[in-house]
Amino acid sequence: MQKKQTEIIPAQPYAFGQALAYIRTSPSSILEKIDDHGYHRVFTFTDQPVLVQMNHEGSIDNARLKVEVIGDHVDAAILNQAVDTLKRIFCLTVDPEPFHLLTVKDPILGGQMSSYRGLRPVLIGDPFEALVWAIIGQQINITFAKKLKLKLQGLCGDTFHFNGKSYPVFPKPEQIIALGEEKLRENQFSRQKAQYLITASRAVASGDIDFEALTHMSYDKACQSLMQFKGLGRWTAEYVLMRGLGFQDIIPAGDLGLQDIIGQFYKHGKRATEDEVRQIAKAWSPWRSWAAFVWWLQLQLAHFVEQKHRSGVISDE
DNA sequence: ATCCAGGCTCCTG
DNA sequence: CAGGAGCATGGA
Repeated sequence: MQKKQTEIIPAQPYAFGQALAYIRTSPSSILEKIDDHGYHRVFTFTDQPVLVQMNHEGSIDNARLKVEVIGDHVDAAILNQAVDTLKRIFCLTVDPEPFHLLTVKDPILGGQMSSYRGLRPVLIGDPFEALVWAIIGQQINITFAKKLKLKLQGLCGDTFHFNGKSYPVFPKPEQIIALGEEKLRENQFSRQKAQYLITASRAVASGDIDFEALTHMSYDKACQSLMQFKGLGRWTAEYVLMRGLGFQDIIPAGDLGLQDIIGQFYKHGKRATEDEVRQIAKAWSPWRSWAAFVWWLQLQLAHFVEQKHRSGVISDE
C-alpha cells in the first residue's frame, strides 16, 4: 500500500461539518464512512480502488481540508484525480456568496438557510452511482430504496480492505450487467427496475451514456440525451445531472418530496404541482440545484428524526 | 387494510 | 397533447 497526501483550501466560508452531517443521514450514502476525523470512501481511479480520506481543520471561515489517498499504486496523477473528484462532490471551488445573497431575497428560503452558513450541496460520489440510485429510487419509498441499493452492493460490488477495515466499492456497469435481470428480480427489484438498470448499465459501458461529454452540454441537450433511454424520464435525468454531475441550476420539479415541502412553505401546506414548483423555482436561478438541495436537506432531517423516534433512540422529554 | 412512495411508459379521449 | 391507468414492492 502506498499513500499520498495534500491539502485543499476551499472557497470560504465552508461548513464541512454540515456536509458530513448530510452524508450521515442521507439514504443514498451507503459507501461513505463518516467519523470524528472526517470522510472516508473508496473510488475507482483508472481501474484501481483507492481509499480517499478527507479531514477538516480550521473554522468555517478558515477551512482547510487534508486529503489522503491510499492504494496499491498511488502516484501524483491518482492524487490529482482524487482532488478533482472531491472538489466536484463537495463543490469546493464554488464561491457560495452569490447563492447566499440570492437566498436573502427570498424570506422563506432565506429562513431555511439562516442556520446553514457555509453549507453547499454534496453530490453523489460518482455519476454512475447517481444514475443507479435515481433508477432505484423511482416510485418507491426511500427506506426501501436504500435496502435495494445495499442489496445491489452486496450482490456485485467489490470490497477494499485497509488497516483492518473494509470499504465497499460501488459496482461497475459491467458487474451489474453480469448480475443480470433474473438475479435482480430475485432480490425484490421489480421487472421494470431490473430492466432499466441493465439498460442504463449497458449504455454506460458502451459509451452511449458518456458522463464526461454530458458535463459539457447545455441543460436541454444533456437532459434529452439521457431521456432517450427507456426508463430514464425527466426526473431521473435531472437528478443525475444535478446530483451526479453537479449541474448548478436544475430543479427536479417532478419530485414528490420537493412538491411536498415547497407546498408546505409556499402554498400553505398544500402540495405544489410540478408546474408550480418550476414557477416558484425560477426565482432561485441560477442556483436552483442549491435551493433544491436545501429543501431536500430539510426533508431528510425531518425523516431522520422521525425514524429515530420510531426506533426509540430519542426519548420524549 | 389502505394509501402512498425522491417515476416511467403506454394508452386513452 | 393532457390526463390517467398500470406497474411492483414494501413502509407507515
